[in-house]
Amino acid sequence: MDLVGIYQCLCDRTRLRILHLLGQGPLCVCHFQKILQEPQVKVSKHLGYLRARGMVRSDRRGNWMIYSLQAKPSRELAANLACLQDCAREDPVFQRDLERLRKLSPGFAESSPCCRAATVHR
Amino acid sequence: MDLVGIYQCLCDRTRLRILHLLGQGPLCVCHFQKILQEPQVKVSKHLGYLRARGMVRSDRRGNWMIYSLQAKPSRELAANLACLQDCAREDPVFQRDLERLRKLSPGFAESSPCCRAATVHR
DNA sequence: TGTCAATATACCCGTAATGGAATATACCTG
DNA sequence: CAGGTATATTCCATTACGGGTATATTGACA
Repeated sequence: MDLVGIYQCLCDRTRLRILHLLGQGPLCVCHFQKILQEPQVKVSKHLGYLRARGMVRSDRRGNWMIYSLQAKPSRELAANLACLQDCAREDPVFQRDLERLRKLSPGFAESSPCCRAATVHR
Repeated sequence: MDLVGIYQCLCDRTRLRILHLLGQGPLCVCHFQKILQEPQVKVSKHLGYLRARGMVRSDRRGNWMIYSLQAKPSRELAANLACLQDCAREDPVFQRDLERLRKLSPGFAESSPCCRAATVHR
């Protein structure tokens, strides 16, 4: 993906919030729904947009799809994602998202059972 | 302008090239036309887009409009413009633009008579 | 196999963006 | 004022985007 493509991914608020959150580690769709408080179809479509452009990858884990940032980002992509994280540090919306993320699944970052903590898993 | 607005400005190839060039200093529309090799209306409209969003400013100098980057960019804007300059260092299109810029008006960076060197100023 | 939960896709609509052709505006100069 | 140059704007067609509703797909599990 070239530089323009990167910026096209970044130029929507929902996608920005998604990418910012993914900076913390992999997340599944239900997490995004809860943190962003946006309808499922909206979250799913933006994730699809990012995946179609190679910005994120998705892995199925049972019923859930786990999204994560591209493993080997280009120099350009890495630089811009770092810039995003930096800019987000002062933005209340991004910070609130981080708060919600921490409340949802403490210590999710490495541990895999993504949706265990967030959903009623009968 | 918020972060999304910044990325919206950056998500078009022509605007990216314009902003990259403006990193070298103020330029007038005719310079952009010659360097980008794009029609006048296209250049002018993208410049208008950037100006409407406060990304660049314009100053009239006789017949010519001199465009320059915003004097006091926000932290976010400054960070992203720096990131752009960094990414452009490896991109042949951006580098070719710089080449053309240098050929057009050597030593323009500080000196003001923007279009003196580039146009036949009878 | 049937049902349920999680996610994705199809379809539709309103809006914005892009680009070109033609025209308008602003300024300079004689 | 007239004519020319530089730039902006208007109009138009095309396309992309964002969001919503409804529906389809996928996998788990009884």
